[in-house]
Amino acid sequence: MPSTRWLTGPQERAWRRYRRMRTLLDLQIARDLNRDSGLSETDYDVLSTLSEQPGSRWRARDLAAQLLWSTSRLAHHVGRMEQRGLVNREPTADDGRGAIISLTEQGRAVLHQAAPPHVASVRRNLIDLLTEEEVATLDTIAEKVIAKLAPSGGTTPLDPNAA
Amino acid sequence: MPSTRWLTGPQERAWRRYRRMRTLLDLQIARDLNRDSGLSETDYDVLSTLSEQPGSRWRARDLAAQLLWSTSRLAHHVGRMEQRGLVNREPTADDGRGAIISLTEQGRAVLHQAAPPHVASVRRNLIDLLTEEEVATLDTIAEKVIAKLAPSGGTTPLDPNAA
DNA sequence: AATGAGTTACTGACATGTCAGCAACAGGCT
DNA sequence: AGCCTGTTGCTGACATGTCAGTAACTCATT
Repeated sequence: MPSTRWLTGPQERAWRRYRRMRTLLDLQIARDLNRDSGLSETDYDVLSTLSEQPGSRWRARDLAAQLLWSTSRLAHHVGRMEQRGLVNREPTADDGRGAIISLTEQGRAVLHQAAPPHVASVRRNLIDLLTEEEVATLDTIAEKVIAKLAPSGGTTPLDPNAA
Repeated sequence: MPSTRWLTGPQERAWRRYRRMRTLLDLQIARDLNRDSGLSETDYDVLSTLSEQPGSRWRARDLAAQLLWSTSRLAHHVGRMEQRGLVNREPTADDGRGAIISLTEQGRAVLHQAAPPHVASVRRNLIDLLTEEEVATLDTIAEKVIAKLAPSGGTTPLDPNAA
């Protein structure tokens, strides 16, 4: 066993700062979103992902995969959002196991009302603080990490029940 | 009301990738840590923060502030860690309200055993994927965001019960 | 058609976070 | 001493995530 390669000073500083940024940024954006629209970040993710598909209709399985959620998490969360009238659930026509999640009219309206202040919050708390180069580097960094970790890369099942 | 300044293509891509990186990176590092040491990231944060203070003794209030946690969250989590024998709780001598959190021998041992594989995981999943410049830019980005959002900056109480 | 392995979604039990409320205390003031 | 305001930490109720288990279904093969 080789001796541990500890982080160098700059590496340790970057790692700590990254973690602190994550905590503060998530919190602030979630608070802004909730204050402006009464939505959680997860609610917003569901609504905006749904709206990106023609007809705003997704097979539950695909929606879970897109969100990097387990199907269990999706079932719980969609159940709550259905109670609030934001989304709709119905069985699939062709596959008896399936479920189709779709936006309700109200869900669409809430999303349209939520988007502008949410984008403003993302700008205010992150994007507009950075130079163009910094945004590009952030993208590069994230791309590298995702390339290593993305489920398409193989051995990282997000769903405990998945094959 | 001015029309919404939507994100540009590169900005939107960076924001989405950042969010996906966050999800995947957190998950992977948390899984590695749990597999290697039976700790959660929050457990590790508590233990490592405690160990950074001479005597590994912290006033609860200060520990919560350092971790950016509410005092309520700290009370719950420390209660659980106390049950597991990782930390110790005792009243303060001078201030009858206070509580002192300290590392137990076992807590110190668990931390020392957990640190090397955790650092390796951080390297494997983030640091070693990046160039030196990218690490430096990540640090700069995080620094800017923190400067804007840090509680020291004023109006962001993390504890709902704080003044 | 019948079997059996894999897929899909839901559910219940549990872990962990949030907030509101509370009890005990500190410290300045009268 | 007595009072008042603010601080500190704990608790209970609740929201949201995890995992294991299950029911219903699909599809290839027999």
